[in-house]
Amino acid sequence: MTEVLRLLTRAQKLLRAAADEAMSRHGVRVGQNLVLEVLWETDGLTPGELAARLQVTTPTVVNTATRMEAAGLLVRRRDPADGRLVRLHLTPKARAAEQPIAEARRLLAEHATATLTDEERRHLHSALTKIIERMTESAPPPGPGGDGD
Amino acid sequence: MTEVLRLLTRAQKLLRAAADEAMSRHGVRVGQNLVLEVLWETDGLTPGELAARLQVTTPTVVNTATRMEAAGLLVRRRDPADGRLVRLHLTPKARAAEQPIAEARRLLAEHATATLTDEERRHLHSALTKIIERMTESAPPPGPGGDGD
DNA sequence: TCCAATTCGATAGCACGCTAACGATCAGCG
DNA sequence: CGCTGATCGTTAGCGTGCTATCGAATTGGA
Repeated sequence: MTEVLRLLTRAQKLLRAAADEAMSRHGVRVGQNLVLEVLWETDGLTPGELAARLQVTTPTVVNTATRMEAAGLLVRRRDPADGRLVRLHLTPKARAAEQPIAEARRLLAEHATATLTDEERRHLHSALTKIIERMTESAPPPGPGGDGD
Repeated sequence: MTEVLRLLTRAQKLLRAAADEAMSRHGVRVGQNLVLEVLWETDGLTPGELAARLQVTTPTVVNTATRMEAAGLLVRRRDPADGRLVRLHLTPKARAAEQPIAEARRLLAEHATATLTDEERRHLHSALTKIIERMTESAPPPGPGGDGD
C-alpha cells in the first residue's frame, strides 16, 4: 500500500536528476528552469507573484533569483510606484535559452513516458490529478484518530 | 506532454510535506524515517550499505545518521574486524517509534489514494514502474540528436 | 615485509525546499 | 501630519539531496 509513495518518490527523483542534467547543458539548473518558464510568458513579476505561480515559498524564489542574477539570466528592478516590490526581468541570455530548454523538457517528457500507451498516460495523468486534489483540499494528513472524510 | 512531469513533481511534493508533518509528530523527519525503515528490518548496516538500499549517496546517509545520532535514534560503532566500517545501530527509542510511524505511513498512503479505485491504483503503480524502468535502464536522457531506442 | 592502490566514512560546498525573524516601505486612521 | 499595522523582500538556519575531496584503514603485489 505504501508502495505507491515509494514509486512516486523514486520516479520523481529520477526525472528531476535527468532534467537537471539536461538543463545544465544549457547553463540552467532544474529549479531555475521553472522560473524561466513563467517569466518567458510574463516578464517583470515580483518574487511573491512568482512564488504563488510556482507553488513554492517566497524565500525559495528569492534564493533562486539571486543565483540566476549571478548567472546573468535576470536582473532585479525596484518598482517605481511601490518601493517594496522587486520586479524580475529576464536578460537576452535567458530569452535565447528558451527554445533549447523547452525542447529539452519536451524530449525528456517523451523519453520518460515512451513505454506508456496513450491510455496509460491518460490514466497516470488522471490518477496524479486525483492525488493532488485529495492532498490539497483535505490538507490535514491522517493522524491517529481518523481523517476527515 | 510535459504536464505529467509537473503533476508528478507536485504530487510528490505534497506527499512529502504531508509525510514530514506526520513523521514530525513522532520526532522523526521525513528523510530519517527511510533510514529507520531499513534498520528496523536489518540493524547494524554500514552507511554505504544503507545508501545502496535507499538509492541515495553515502554522504546523504552520513548526514542523516549524524542528525539521528544527535536525536538519540541511533549510535555509530566501528566494526571490530574492519576499522574502515561504521555500523549503525538503532536505540530503544528508535524501536519504540516503529509501530506509530509505520501506521502513520500507512494512513498517509491510504489517505492520498482514497479517491482512487483499485484499478486506478494498479494503473498508477504500473505506469510509475514503467517510468522508473525507462529512466534507469536508458539513463542517458534525450539530448539534441535523439535517444537510444 | 612494506608500499601502492583500493575502499571506506567524513567533510566541504552547492541547489532547492521550508519556517522564522528582520527591515524597509506603504496605507490608513487619528 | 504622524504613527501603527500590514505587506513586501531579504536573511538566517535547517533538512535533504548531490559531487568532489580528504584521511584512515585494509588489501595485494613486489
